[in-house]
Amino acid sequence: MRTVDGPYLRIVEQPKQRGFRFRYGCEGPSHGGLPGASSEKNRKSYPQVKVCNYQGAARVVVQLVTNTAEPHLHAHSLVGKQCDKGICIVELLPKDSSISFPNLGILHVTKKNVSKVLEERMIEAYRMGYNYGIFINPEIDVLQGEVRMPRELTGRSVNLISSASIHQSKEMDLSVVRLMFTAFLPDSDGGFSRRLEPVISDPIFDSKAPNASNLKIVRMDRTAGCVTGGEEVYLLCDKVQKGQKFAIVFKTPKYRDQNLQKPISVFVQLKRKSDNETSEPKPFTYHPQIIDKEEVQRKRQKTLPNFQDYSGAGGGAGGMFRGGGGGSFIIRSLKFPPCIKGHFFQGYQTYNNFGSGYNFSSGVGGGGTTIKHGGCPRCQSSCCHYSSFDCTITYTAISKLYLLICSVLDRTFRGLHLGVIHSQTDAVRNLAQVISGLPGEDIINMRNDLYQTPLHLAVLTQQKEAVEALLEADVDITLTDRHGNTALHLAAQQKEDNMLRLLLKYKPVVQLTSIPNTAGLCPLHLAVQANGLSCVRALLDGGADVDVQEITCGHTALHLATELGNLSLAGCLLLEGNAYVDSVTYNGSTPLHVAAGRDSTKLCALLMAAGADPHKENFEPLFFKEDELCGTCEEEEEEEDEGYIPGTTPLNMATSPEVYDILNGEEYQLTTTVVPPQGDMKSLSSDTKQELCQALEGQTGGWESLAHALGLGILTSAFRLSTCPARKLLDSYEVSGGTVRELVEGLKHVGNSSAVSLLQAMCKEPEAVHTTPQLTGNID
DNA sequence: CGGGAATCATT
DNA sequence: TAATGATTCCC
Repeated sequence: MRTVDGPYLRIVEQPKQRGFRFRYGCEGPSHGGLPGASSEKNRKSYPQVKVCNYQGAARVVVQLVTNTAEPHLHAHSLVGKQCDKGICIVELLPKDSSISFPNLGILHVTKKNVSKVLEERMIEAYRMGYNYGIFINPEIDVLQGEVRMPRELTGRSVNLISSASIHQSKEMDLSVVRLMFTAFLPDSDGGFSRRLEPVISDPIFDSKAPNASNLKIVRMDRTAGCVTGGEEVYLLCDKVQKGQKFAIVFKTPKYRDQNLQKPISVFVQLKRKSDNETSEPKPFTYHPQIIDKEEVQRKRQKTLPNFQDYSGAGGGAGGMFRGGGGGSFIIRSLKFPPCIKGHFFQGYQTYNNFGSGYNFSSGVGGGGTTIKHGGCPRCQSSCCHYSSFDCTITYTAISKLYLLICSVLDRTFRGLHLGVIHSQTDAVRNLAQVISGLPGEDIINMRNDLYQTPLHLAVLTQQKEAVEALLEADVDITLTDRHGNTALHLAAQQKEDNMLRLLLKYKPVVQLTSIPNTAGLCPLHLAVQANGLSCVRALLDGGADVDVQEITCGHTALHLATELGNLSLAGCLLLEGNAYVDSVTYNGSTPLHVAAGRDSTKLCALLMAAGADPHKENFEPLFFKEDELCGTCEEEEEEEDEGYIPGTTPLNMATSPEVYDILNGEEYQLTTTVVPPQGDMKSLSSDTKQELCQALEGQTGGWESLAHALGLGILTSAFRLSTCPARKLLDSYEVSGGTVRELVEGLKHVGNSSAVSLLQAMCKEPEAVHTTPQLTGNID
């Protein structure tokens, strides 16, 4: 097409396609220029074109054209600095090869003026020779020789153009335009008459147009439900343009197969009736109906013919759902109150807040919600794989076994005595294996009304054998309860790490460590939130990704630990888990931002020691564009470039001088040692300390426990590297201002009686010595 | 800039 | 006519 060596025009930066509002004339000028596609809050950019294979002056004309296969002139106007008569003309300086357009506004023509304005636009384009490449009228279109002087219009041309404008205005979509750039190079006379091939940008959609919004489901309060339907789901929806969010509440429809045996994945998506625009689908899981005890009991009595009822082949109760996501549901929606606009909602609390604070009565919803059946639904013939003879036998067997397992686990969960259970765990193991070998049914994965599987219950009730039995029986470890928790999530929240380690021994479980529950939290996050150091360790040992982000804000475990002010967890994540110290959340914040923000000297020191960057900018602008703040600032046409607005660094966030100093690289140790330690550890002789060390080394796990008891747990890993960890511990404790009295308490706590008596014996003496005050009176 | 009231148009 | 949606204008 284009010769390689000739000059040509190329779009270097496209305009941003969405989020920009076309303005009416009555709204006045100065509403900000059309941004470039890669423009961001802190770093603005604008549409830009480049004249390639050319150096020298040029003139670039920008016009608005329609978003149709054959471009027409658009009736909207380009307005702004170098704009006139609806088009923009700029001169490219010889020193530049590209040119950007920082100040393009799009003026929305009113409906009744469309044809009038369009006609003016066409006439002007024709006069100036700017009608190349756009379709007006065949007879007009052929006349597009290079123009040195404005063309005169014949009466006939005027008529043709007039009728073309009337015709075209009828079809014109006023909610979308494209930019057409045409470059003109100077001819020998210096006139810009050498026209290059025009280029047309991507379409730009008016953000104010009713259907401009991208439909998007930002979050749903639940991602699973029962096949029977009728459960409320709250959707948080985004209208892609900044911040505006809607909540939609709907009830799940019945799944078409009420006899579903295994959970099935479907999709939820928003669908706008007017233009069939749809959002990205979000997964949703339908769980089988939970058959309650009486039901099971009743069915157990029945014989063969009813088995089909149970397994899904027969036309039992429920009746088939029409399928295809039929119904239009009742959609109630509301706009969020302005006070919370622009923020992400964290956790359920907020949901509850607005849920109870506002009533969802306004029937605003212009959209509909569709449940799309995704994936391959299980065929209805799940029981035709084995003969009816087998059915008779297995059915009874299954029922019995299932009841037993359920009752064992269920009763346990309701607080029945563990002793009773333990005697049955072998039975459970056997049963689990037997059952898993049975064809057709999936009983060991069956859920109760909280969507808990036997595995969930076994973990919750901390039954080691039951967990092992279930794992050996190859249960589905991926199944989630109604909060999206797998058994691993539940284990991660426990005080002890034994369930967790048990689960993690099974390789396939490890991949669950990166799965978020419905609150967006992975097991590691849950462990941190539960202040479960041992669980954190277990997860790290088990191969969990230490830097995994939670879904809502992109926090890592280190962010969360910092946010909670939990020094030992943060230390563990850094030292043992080798966590990336400068991981960033969705808004670009590092753990050090968090620590500085909460004014925590210790955490700042820890993070700095781990190499955190105190100058890292997040995406929160450090300041906003100066309004009337500084009268001294001369406003010399700084429209040209909005300038770079920096993000906020941890240093910016420091409020106390201590934190500020630490972030500036001052040794934390220094500041603490400059202040003389309050403690009296110095009063202990080196011999005493030596004996103390021995007493500690003698006790297995002694110094580690003591370290935790003294609040120095965070340093255990560091101590461990030393040849004499106990000694290191005591030194650190002394430096940090520890007292003998608290040391004794700590030793008592860890049950090291020999060390305790050792110290209590020594403590007497120094006190006696100190009772004689020295008077060096030198009073004048 | 973005929210929203007012007004116009359509069903 | 009332209800709903689109357009325009205002702050």
